[in-house]
Amino acid sequence: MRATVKDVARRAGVSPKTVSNVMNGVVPVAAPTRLRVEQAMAELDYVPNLSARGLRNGRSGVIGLALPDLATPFSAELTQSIVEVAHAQGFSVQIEETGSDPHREHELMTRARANLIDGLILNPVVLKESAVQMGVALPPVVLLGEVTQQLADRVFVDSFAAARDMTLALAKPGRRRIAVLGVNRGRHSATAIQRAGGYEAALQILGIPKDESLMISCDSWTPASAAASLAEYLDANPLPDALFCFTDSMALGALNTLWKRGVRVPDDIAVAGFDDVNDGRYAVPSLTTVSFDKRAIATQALRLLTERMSDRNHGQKLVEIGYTIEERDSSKS
Amino acid sequence: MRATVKDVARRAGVSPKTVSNVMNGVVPVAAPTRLRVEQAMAELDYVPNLSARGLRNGRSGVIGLALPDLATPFSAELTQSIVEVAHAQGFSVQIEETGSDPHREHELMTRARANLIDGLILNPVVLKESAVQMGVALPPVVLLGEVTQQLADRVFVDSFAAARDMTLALAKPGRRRIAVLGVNRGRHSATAIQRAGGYEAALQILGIPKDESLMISCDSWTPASAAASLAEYLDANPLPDALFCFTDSMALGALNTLWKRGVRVPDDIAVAGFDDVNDGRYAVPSLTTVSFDKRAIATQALRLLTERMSDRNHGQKLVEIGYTIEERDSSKS
DNA sequence: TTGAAAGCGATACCAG
DNA sequence: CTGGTATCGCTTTCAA
Repeated sequence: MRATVKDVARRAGVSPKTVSNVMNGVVPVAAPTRLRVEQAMAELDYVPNLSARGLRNGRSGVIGLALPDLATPFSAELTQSIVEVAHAQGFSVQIEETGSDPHREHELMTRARANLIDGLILNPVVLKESAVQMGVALPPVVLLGEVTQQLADRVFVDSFAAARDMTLALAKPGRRRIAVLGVNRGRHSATAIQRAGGYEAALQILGIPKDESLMISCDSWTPASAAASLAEYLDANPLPDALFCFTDSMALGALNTLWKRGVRVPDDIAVAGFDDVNDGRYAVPSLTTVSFDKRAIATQALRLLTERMSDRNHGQKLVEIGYTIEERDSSKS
Repeated sequence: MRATVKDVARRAGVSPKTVSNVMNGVVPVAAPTRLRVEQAMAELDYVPNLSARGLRNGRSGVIGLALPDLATPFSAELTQSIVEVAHAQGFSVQIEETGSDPHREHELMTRARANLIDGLILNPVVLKESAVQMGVALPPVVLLGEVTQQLADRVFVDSFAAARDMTLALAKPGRRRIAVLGVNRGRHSATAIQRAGGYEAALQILGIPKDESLMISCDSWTPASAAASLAEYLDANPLPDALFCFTDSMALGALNTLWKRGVRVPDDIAVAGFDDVNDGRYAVPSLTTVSFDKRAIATQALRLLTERMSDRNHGQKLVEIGYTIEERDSSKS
C-alpha cells in the first residue's frame, strides 16, 4: 500500500498540513521539523498522489499537445522542444493526434477539461473561426500556425512572406517556371493557402504569369505522397525550373523521385522545402528551406499558455516567430 | 463554474449514483431515466473531472511513453503508433524524454506513480538490471528494446540477428571491408552492443577478420553527429566497401557526407541503416535497412502493459518482433 | 433499479 | 510556526 501524507505525518509526529508545507515550500517550516518530515518521506518511499492534488488544486500540471500528424520529423522536433520547455516549467505533456480532422480538433478543445489537462497547444489544420467561437468555456488554448481566428492566442510564422521570399530566392536568372508542391485541392488547409498565396505574390513581383499547371496538389504532406504526386506530374508535364515544396518532408520525397528519373538537382531543377528539419539538412543534396526557431515557438507557446491560465480574460495575444531562407545545395545555382 | 455530477443529478431529478451509472454503462439504467440524465449532461455541458475519477479509482487512464531522443523520425513514428493504439484502448499518452540518462530512466520508473500515470513504456538505453531491481514497488512497466534484465516485461527486435543478417547481406562479392557506424565507446548502449555483436558474428561467418579500425564510433545517434564522425574518419582512413549504420538517422547523415565528397553510393560504397523510417525510404539513394513493424511493437507493448496492470504478479513476459532486411538502392550491387 | 453517505489523498482555512 | 477539519468530484458499498 502506498504511503500518504497521513502516514508521513504520523511517522514524523506532525500534522498532514505540515507535511504539505514541507513539500510545497511556500510556508516556512522550522528546520528540525522539516528534517523529520523529509526523513519520514524517504523512509516510507512517499510519492504524492497527483490525482488528489489535481482534484484539490484544480490543476493537474499537464498540458496537451495536439498535432495533425505525429509521424513527421517536424512533429518530432517540435514535440521535443515543447516537452523540454514544458518540463523546465514543471509541466508534463500529454500528446494527441488530430489527423487533420476538424471534428477532432474541436473535440480536443472543448473536452480538454476532461482530459486532465490544464491547457492545450494545438496545431490546427482547418480550424475555422466557428470552431473556436462556439465553445463557450474554452480551456486555455494556444494555437500554432496560420489559422485565422480572433479568439485564441497564437504563435505563428508568417508563411505568406516566407513562401514569397523563398519563391523569390528560387527565381534565379533563367528559372522562371517555378512549381509548388503541396496545394490541397478541396480541403482548406490554412497553411497551404498562405504558402500558395506567398508564392503567387512572388510571381507577381517577378512579373511571371501564374500558371495553374505549375501548382501540384498533394493532399497528404508526406514523402510518400509527394514522391507519388510528383512522379505522376512529371509523366504528363515538362520539368519545371524550380520546385518549392510546402514542407521539407514533401521535398525529401520529391528529391527521391527526381533522382530516380535521373534529374539532377540543382542543375536541372532547384528544389526547396519549408520547416528546416534535420533530415533535410542532411539530404542529398542538402535541402534549401525556410528555417525558423522551433525552440522559440515552444517557449512562446508555453508563455502564452501560462499567461492565459493565470488570466482567462485578457485579450488575444499573438506572437510572430521570424524565419530565414536557408539556401543549401538543392538550389545553388 | 463547471457542472458536477451533483448538478446533473439535481437537474435530472436523480441521485449522483444514477448519473455515474449512466456514464459508466455497467449497471443497467431504465431507458427514460438514462434519457433524462443524458439530456441534463448535455444542457449543463457536463465534463467529468478526471482528477476526481482518478483519485477514486486509483487509475488515471494515462500511460507514459519515455524515449531517449524525441527529435528523431524513429521516435516520431513509434510515438504515432503508440498514441493511436493507446487511444483505441481509451488511454492517453504522456510523453517524456530521457536523453539516454540512466538516472532519468530510473527516476521515471520509480516516480511514475507521481506522474499521474498508470503504466510506463520505456525505451531505455543503458538501463541495467540494478536500476530495475532496486525499485521495490515498480509501476507497471514495459521496456522497449535490447536491454538485458529479468524483471520487467519487454518488447524487442533481435538486434543481434538483424545486424548479423544485414552485414551478411552487405557482404556481396568484392565487399569485404565492411564498416559499422554507431559504436559507442565508453557508454554502454545495449542496442549498440547487440548490433556490434551481430556484425562481428557475421564477419566470423564470412571468414573476415575483425578490424577495429572499421568500427566507427558516434556517440549521438543523429545525422549531424554521423555526418561529422564519418567525415573525420574518411579524412584519416581509406573508403570501406560497405557501411552499416546502426540507425537510419545516422545513415542519412552518412549519405550526405559521402555525397559531399563525391563518393558514389552504392557503386563506391554500399550503405545500410536500421529502423526503416520514412525519410530513409525516400533518401537519395533510397536506403537499405532493417525493417520491423512499429505498429506491432505498439500493439504488443500496450497488451503487455494492460496485462501487467491487471495482474502485477505474473512472471516476466517477453515478445519478440520479427524483422526483414530491405535491400534498396543504397546497397544494390 | 435507485438513493444516502462514506471516503479516495492532498490542501487551505482558521485557530492556537 | 503548527494542528484540526472541511473540501475538491466522483464512485461505491449498503439499503430500500
